[in-house]
Amino acid sequence: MPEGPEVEHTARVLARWLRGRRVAGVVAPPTRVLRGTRVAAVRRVAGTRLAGVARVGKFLLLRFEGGAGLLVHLGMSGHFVRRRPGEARAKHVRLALRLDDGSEVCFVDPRMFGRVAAHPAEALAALPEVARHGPDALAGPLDGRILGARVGRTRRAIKVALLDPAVVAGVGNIQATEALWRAKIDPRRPGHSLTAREIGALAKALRASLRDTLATLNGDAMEYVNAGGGNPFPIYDREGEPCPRCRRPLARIVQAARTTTWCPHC
DNA sequence: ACGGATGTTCGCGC
DNA sequence: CGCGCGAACATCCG
Repeated sequence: MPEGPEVEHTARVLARWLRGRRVAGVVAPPTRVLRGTRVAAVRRVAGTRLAGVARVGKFLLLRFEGGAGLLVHLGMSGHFVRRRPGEARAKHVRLALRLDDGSEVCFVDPRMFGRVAAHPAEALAALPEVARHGPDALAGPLDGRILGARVGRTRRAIKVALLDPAVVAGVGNIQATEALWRAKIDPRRPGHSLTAREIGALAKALRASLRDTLATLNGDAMEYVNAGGGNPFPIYDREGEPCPRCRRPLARIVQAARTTTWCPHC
């Protein structure tokens, strides 16, 4: 589910849920989501309050007063839900933070591609998988110059390069697909073949697409609140439908084992 | 029943 | 070294 906008939304929701509350207890069943992290290390946030939530790319950095910290990645199917007293617990809960008001903040992840790791709060940002990230397309001032330095010399297809978190952070398959369409760039073109003008347009399109998606996320659930419901994206997963710009049918190709929807005409 | 799915990392081979 | 590719992870959904 989640790319940069969804993770950003999750960070804001978590901050709201946890603000002013103390973590009374922690339940962390030993699952693959914990990978090398020991349950005892995760439990160190018990008894403390949230000091802050940050996002780097698709990672969430949770810092707690007292110096404990959690690194969370939502993977493909991870999301947070809140359980109030008396409500049934969701399925596939991989981490539950019981708060001092009796509610529970649960990390649910059926597929377990997600991750929860415990590290000292001040060490989170320096973890290799976090520090490795390129400029954040949602938070940072991404422009053509910055993006060009990242993709201007690669021989990889521009679509594939955009999916690399070390190139730009927070961009996944949907956002890369949408941004390339907005910028009218053929997703198969090698990065080095793009002109400065095109890279500038692509940077702008990335920011606009991420921002638009974030704007459709409202409330506690990670659901898109868009007119008409359904697929909120202009291009993604719309093979065969008319291009919103030129009305010719959208096509679908596979690059690096990921689906790209695009408009061959535009 | 089958195929595909919004993420990341790793190993292999060229 | 760069890069494309497939696998791995485990489950749900149409």
